[in-house]
Formats: sequence, structure tokens, C-alpha cells
Amino acid sequence: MFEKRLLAATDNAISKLYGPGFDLSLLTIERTKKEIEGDYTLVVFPLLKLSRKSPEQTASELGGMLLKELSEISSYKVIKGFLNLIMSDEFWISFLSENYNRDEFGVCPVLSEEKVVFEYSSPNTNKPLHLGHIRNNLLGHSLSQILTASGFPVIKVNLVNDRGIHICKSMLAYMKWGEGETPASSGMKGDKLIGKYYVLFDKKYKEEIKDLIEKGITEDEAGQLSHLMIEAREILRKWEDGDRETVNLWKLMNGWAYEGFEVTYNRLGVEFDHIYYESDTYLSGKELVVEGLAKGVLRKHEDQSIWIDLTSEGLDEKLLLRSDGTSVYMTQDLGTAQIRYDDYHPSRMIYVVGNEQNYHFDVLKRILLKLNKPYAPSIYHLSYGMVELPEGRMKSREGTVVDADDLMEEMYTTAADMTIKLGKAGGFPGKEAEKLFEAIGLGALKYYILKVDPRKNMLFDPKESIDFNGNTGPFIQYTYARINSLISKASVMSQLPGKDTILTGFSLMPSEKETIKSLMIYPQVVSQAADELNPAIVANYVYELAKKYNQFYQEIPVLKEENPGLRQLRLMLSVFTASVIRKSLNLLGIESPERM
RNA sequence: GGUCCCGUAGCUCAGUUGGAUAGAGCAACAGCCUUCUAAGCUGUGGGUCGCGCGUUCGAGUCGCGCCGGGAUCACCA
Repeated sequence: MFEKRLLAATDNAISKLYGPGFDLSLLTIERTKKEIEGDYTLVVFPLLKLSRKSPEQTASELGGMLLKELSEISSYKVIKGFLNLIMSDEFWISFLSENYNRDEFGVCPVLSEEKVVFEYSSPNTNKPLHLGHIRNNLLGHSLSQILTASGFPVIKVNLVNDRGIHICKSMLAYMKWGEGETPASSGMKGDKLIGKYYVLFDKKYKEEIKDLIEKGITEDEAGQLSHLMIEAREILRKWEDGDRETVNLWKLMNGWAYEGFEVTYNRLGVEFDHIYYESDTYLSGKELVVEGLAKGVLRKHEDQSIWIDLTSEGLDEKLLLRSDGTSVYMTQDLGTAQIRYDDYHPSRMIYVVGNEQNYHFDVLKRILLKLNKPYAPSIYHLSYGMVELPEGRMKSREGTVVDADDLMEEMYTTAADMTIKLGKAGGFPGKEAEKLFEAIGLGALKYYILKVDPRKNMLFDPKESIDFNGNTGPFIQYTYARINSLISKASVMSQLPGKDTILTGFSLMPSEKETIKSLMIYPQVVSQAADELNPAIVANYVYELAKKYNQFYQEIPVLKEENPGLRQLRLMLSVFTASVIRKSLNLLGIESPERM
């Protein structure tokens, strides 16, 4: 890589000019800003103490030395303390011809010791997936792709919250008012059907509470006295006791939920290597709690409930086991962590979970540290921001939840309408057109969500449908399709450059050079995205690349270029760009249609 | 109230880890299809980077203090 050589040469030059002992890490090599002439920029201010000369003079001396040392540099310009290096066209062209056809460009060799387990999705079986889950799934899937490309063996796991009071609520409502309804009999998707009963429980429960309050009971007491809630708790207790009838209904209803989730996952394009069920892991959590009790890390209260006291660390006391012996969310997450470690011995366990659970994961990690678990330090909570609506958070009670299936369907329809309106739907036989609309619609959705820094909250306005122009997924897909069309034509005319074509003696137009510069940094973009666990870096990069290429495409002929060498060069540039766009989109889980 | 996160153009978001005159898209306006796909390209307008102090050659970026918004602090998950 050139930047390393540049850095080494700079180090060398500094020693020769000003003597040894300079801390090279103070110097940064940057891409030159676009309004300014140059390709790489060295900021020389940190050097001034050593050189004891003006910024301009220091930069000039260094520039002169580098020009002599590195043949790739054709000239340099100094502005204040900035040394702007200008590379020869030969440098860019040789990079292009050496890499345009390399499949492994931007893909790291596998680091087999650095196994990473990614947990994402983690649905509750009592309601269907919504927009928040979409962000979660897309992040998890994309990050798995990015880390894989960076050489980390990735294991994708899902943890289904299939037990707990929430599912008991749906079960109770179903037993009371379900009348044997099934997905088949109702024509509803399984997860939607479960959700219907969860909502029904909530409605009936609210009515009951309201009645109780009207009788003069306080809200807190009403929560305790509610018959529905008492019955739901009873179901949970029976479930943990293994009561056959309860377990059977639970299996039946969860099965419906899984069938529904499967459909949603398939359409979204996410998958898992292993699915954990809370119902399988919570017992291991209970064991850890017993262990903690024995080690004196945990305390049992008089009512038999078990707690951890984190007040000395600035947190609160946290419940780990209820007084009736049933487990809570934290209990099962402890057990899951243990099982996951036993299964894979990963060097990192990354949890893609919303930032509303920051406290939970802080506590989880502290408990495992207190238990001296070797894997405790490797736990990392990738805390992503909420997806908000213009009126604030999504509230299932207020019916503002954006359903995942509905949203995907809407994206499909919009993509279809748009394509037809543009008169581009012709030439695709039935099934192909559907595939295309799906690719574009989901491409728009995925890009829209992934281009935002995962840690930040983001806004989604259902009234303003997701754009297909400008900084969007379809824009990038379109760029790809257009290049593909060029390449096909070139291929038909047998004009594609051969494997080892060497081009020399050409000069580059600005937009050609800009595109090559973007292509060159792709490997760094991938590794940065992996370091920061941030797909937005890839998204913003591929947008920039597409934009630069479009500029080139608009103003410079490729197939119509008469000089065969130049034509080859521009075809190489096009092939390379298409390949990097496809790789980038793949890292984001977005399809690259060959035609659109 | 404690803890944590966020505040950049009318709106949605970037900002290469402290560098030059803070950038894109949308929306608005003006141009570009007899030439490789116009879901494209070019141009114009739009900013007290929430406010203040500090650190230094240099701060949207780091520190402190305010202001505003959000999350969380359940025998919910």
C-alpha cells in the first residue's frame, strides 16, 4: 500500500533533514480536499518544533526530499503548513490495471483465532416484527458481512425470547377468547395472530384496572389485584413447573410465531447460524445465580428473591430471581452468555440491542465480571439508536407501530410504481420484474436505515415515503446497472480488456482520477467499518463512489472513445467500479440488479 | 433527582479521529437527452456547527458549565 511507503519515506526524510527522534504518529496523511490541487496531504505543523523553520519552508524541504525519493510523486504544492503531493497518472493507472479484476480486492485473509459471535434480532414471540427490529436485523446482518470480509469468523445467532410473562399474556387471552382460532382458520400470519391476542390482553387488562380504580383502589394496588394479571402469573409458574397443558399451548403458539418470523426474515434477507431459545437457557442462568449465591456475590432477601447489589458501583440493586423462584430477563441473559461461550469460545460476543437496554447490559457485564467469568470482558453491547416517528417513539398502544411486513410490501409497491412510471418495466418477463421491484424497494429501505450511524437515533416519516433519487439505495443500484449495461455491450463487441492488460502513457481526466481514488480506499473503508462496527461508513462510501463514477460517465465517452487504449482504460475503470459497488452493497445486504 | 446518549442548512443525514473556505441528499429555482440507461449530470440560493468559557499554532471534533431533547433507574422484556 502506498500510504505505508509514503509514511516510511517521510520518516526517513525527516531524520535526514532535521535529525532523529520525531514521533511519526503525530503526522497524518490525508486525502487532499477537493478544492485544492493535490492527492495526498501532509500537515507539517507538528514538525515545526524539530525543524525550527517556518511551516512553508518545512513543507517545501520535506516535499523536495519526498519528490526525489518516491517516483510515484510527480510534484508538490505548499500552502501554509500543508504539503500537498501530486501523484503521477502512471501511479493511478497502474493501481487500476493491477486490481480491477482481483476478486479478493478488499477481502482480508481469515483470522481463525478471532471468532466473533453476533447476536441480533432477538424477537419476543408475543408480537410481530416492526421497524425497530428491521434496523436491528439489518445492522446485525450487515455487520456480520463486514466482519467476515475483514477476516473474522462470524457466528450469527438469534436469541428468541420465547418465555416470560409476555407470552403468558397472549396465551391467557387466547384461552379465554380464542375459540380455537389458528393461522390457517383465520388466514392470518402466525406472528400477527399472536400479536392480536397480546393486544387483546392489554385491552381487557386496562378495562379491569379502570374498573378497580373506579372502586377506589389505587393504580399500584389494582395492578396486584387484577385477576388477569394473577392468572397470567399463574400460567408462567405452571409453565416453569412443566405443566403439560400449559407447555403444549405454549409450543403451539410459539410455533405460529416462528412461522411468521421466518417469512419476515426471508424477505428481509437475514439468516442465522444458530437460534437460541430463552426457554433453553434460563435454567443455566439459574445455575449461575446459585453459583453467585455460593460465592457470596449475590444476596437472598427474606422473601427468597435473589439480588445483586451494585450500589457501590453507582448502580442499583438488581433482581435476578423472583421470590416465587421464577427467572427474569437478566437470569436468562446470564445463562445465554455462558452457553454461548461454551458452544463457541469466541473472542468477542457482540449483542446488537437497542440503547434502551444500556443499563441492562452494563449490569449483565458487571455481574459476569463479579462471577469471574473469563468471557465477561469480551461482551460488547452494540447499542443502536431508536427509530422514531415524527410524533416520537412508536407505541403499540397508540397503533403507531410500523409493521415490518407492511413496510416491505409498501416498498415493493412503490418500487413497482416508480419503475412503471419511468417506463422501465418493459423487457422483464413476469417473475423477473417482481424480483427487480423487490430488489429496488428493499434496497431503498435498507440503504435508508444503514446510512445512518447506528448509535444515533433516527427519524422515519411514514407519510413521506423513502426516496429513490439522490443519496439512496436505488441511485447506487442504478449506477451499477448502467455500468453493467456498458460492460455487456463491450463484451459483445469483444472489447473487454484481457487479464494482464498493461496500459501506459495515458493521462487521466479529473473525474477518472477521482473515481480511482475512491476505489483505492475501499479496503480501508471496510476495515474502518469493522473496527467501528458501523455499516454507515460503507453506505456513505459507496454513495460517494457511485456519484464520482456518474460524473465520469456523464462527461467522458467509454465505448465511443476512438483510442483503443483509452477505451480499455475506461472499461477497466467501469468494471472495477461495478465490482466495488457490488461488494459494498453486498456488505449492506443490498442486491445489485444487473438491469433496471 | 442519579446515570448515559444526542443537538451541524427549512427537513433527513455526513464530516477521514484536532487541520485549509463545514459537506451531501430532499425541498426551491435555472440549465443538460438526434451520442454508452435522465432512478442521471451541471449550476444558484440556504449555516452564530444549541450557548458560554477553557486547552493550542489550529476546535463542529477535546475538557468544564449552562440550555434543549431522548433513554434508563420494575418481582416487564
